[in-house]
Amino acid sequence: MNKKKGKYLTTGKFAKLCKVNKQTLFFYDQIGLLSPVMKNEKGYRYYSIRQIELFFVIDLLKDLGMSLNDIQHYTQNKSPDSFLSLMYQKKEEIVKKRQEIEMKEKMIETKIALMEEASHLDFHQIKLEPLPEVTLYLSRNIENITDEESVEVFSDFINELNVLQLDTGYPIGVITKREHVLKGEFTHYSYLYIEQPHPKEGHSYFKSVKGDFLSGYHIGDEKTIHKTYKRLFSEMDRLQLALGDYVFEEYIYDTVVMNHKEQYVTKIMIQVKQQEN
Amino acid sequence: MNKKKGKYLTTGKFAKLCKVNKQTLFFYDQIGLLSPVMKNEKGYRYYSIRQIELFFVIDLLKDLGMSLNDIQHYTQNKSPDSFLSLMYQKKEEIVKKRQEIEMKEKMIETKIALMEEASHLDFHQIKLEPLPEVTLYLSRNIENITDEESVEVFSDFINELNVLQLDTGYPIGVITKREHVLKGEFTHYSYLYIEQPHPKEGHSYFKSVKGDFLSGYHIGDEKTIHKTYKRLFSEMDRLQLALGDYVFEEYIYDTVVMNHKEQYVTKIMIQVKQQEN
DNA sequence: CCTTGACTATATAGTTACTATATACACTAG
DNA sequence: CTAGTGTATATAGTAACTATATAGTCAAGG
Repeated sequence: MNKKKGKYLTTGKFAKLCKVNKQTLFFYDQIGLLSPVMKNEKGYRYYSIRQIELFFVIDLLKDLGMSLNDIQHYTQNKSPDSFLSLMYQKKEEIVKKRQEIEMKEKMIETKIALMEEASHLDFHQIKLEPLPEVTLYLSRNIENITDEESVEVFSDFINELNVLQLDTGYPIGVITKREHVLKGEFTHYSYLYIEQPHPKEGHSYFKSVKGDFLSGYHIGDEKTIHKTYKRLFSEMDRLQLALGDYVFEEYIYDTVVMNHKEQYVTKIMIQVKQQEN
Repeated sequence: MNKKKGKYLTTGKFAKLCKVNKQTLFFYDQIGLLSPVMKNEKGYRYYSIRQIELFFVIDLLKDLGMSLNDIQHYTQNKSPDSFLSLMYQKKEEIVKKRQEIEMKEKMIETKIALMEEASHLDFHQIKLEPLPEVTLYLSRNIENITDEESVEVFSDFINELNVLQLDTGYPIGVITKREHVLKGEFTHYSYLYIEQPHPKEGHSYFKSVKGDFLSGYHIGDEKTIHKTYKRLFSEMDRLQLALGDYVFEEYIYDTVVMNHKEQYVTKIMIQVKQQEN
């Protein structure tokens, strides 16, 4: 609401009020998006203080990802009704946007938690620990598929996580079944999985795991992972433990934080039970 | 987590997985942001499926407003520690971003509510209504100031709203005191204000208003607002009402939804009391 | 009255992060 | 062996600014 008639701002002052570069206002004038209410004979621009409201709306719309071109379509065709329907549309969009940002916030929190945890680990230590029940979202079975297909499964899995909003920031892990591990086929995986700390209702394919696990860390390329498996197996022997149903593998440090494969760290969790003698 | 050795994706497939244009990956390779793990003798690019994780992080950072250049500084200097501190920094930024988006969501809701309300109004009707207590955030006093200064006050007010996050989407209104109204100086305003539906603690300058108001709508430029005041005054007479302490003016339709001043609509709310006879 | 410094203007070029287009080579399926 | 799809590079175009260069305007002080 303006007081007194004839209170106008120069481009510089209006730019300061809008918190934008003066050039931006020239630009907006040029494209006819937001022109000053008057120009004097010298070409000096004068903005009415009320125009700030329109600028704010333009800025809001821009912020919500609307192109200047589309915004212009509105400003050249203003009306309470079109504004209202625009707001309804943007309301929907901003809700979606908020949800996305909330998801990303949680992802960042998860990554922080995982990295903090990792930084306190001794990767040479092998530990026997009871793991609590966690919910996993599984891919379809990937035993006995070609390389071609496995890429497809991975892609599909990523897409599912995306669509179902299940990407929690946790690493994508792999599950190997007892039978394959026994044969020494440590990389003959059966499923991909991702942990779901807050599982949503209405999804199938979830699998909960609980029990005793012997966990150790493999440093380096996947190709040499059998060595770490060997170390873990001898530790199992020492502790008189037998192999359980599943083995889980997760990346602790991967291409996101390391430059070379030799620096990657994989956590191996072997489900174990007491040896029957 | 990859299964089987040597599972690589062509640029096209990797682009599909990343949900970006193939050209974007060429571009990222060119600037050295994200290069395929190998290139064959024909120049064909092959991405490892694991690289998707790095792409996702890049995409996340980009989404949080980080420039490719800055992201590159990270990717060329990866380490668990630098990733962790990056995530801590981004966590702060995303919280801020979420709060901003929440504020904007509320603003949009308010604008929708205001527009919906306005669309059901009869602008020719004058109504006597008791108004409930509302909290207003006031500007400093603007009686007897020059045009220059008034622009400054308005700017400062806008800035305060911004800094204190008090821009609720409600219109900025003006308050006129009884004494000036009595003298016929309808545009001799005393304060700017904005309604605060959810007042925050710890701010001074708030003023609550409650009482009976005679409200009507002025259609057109501010210059002719005295005509509407006349109409309102004669209605006051008819109803045997006397002028109270304050008059409030708010824009219902302004430059945001209308193209011409003649179409603007201003709501005038005159505080009234029973005439003493 | 004149100069200085801060403002205004236009015009043009540069920036970022793509995106599209043109041209040529490679690979695969019938 | 050819058609169709894929890959590559190079170049130009795009959106929304942003910076730079040049020139005119204006108000305040000596």
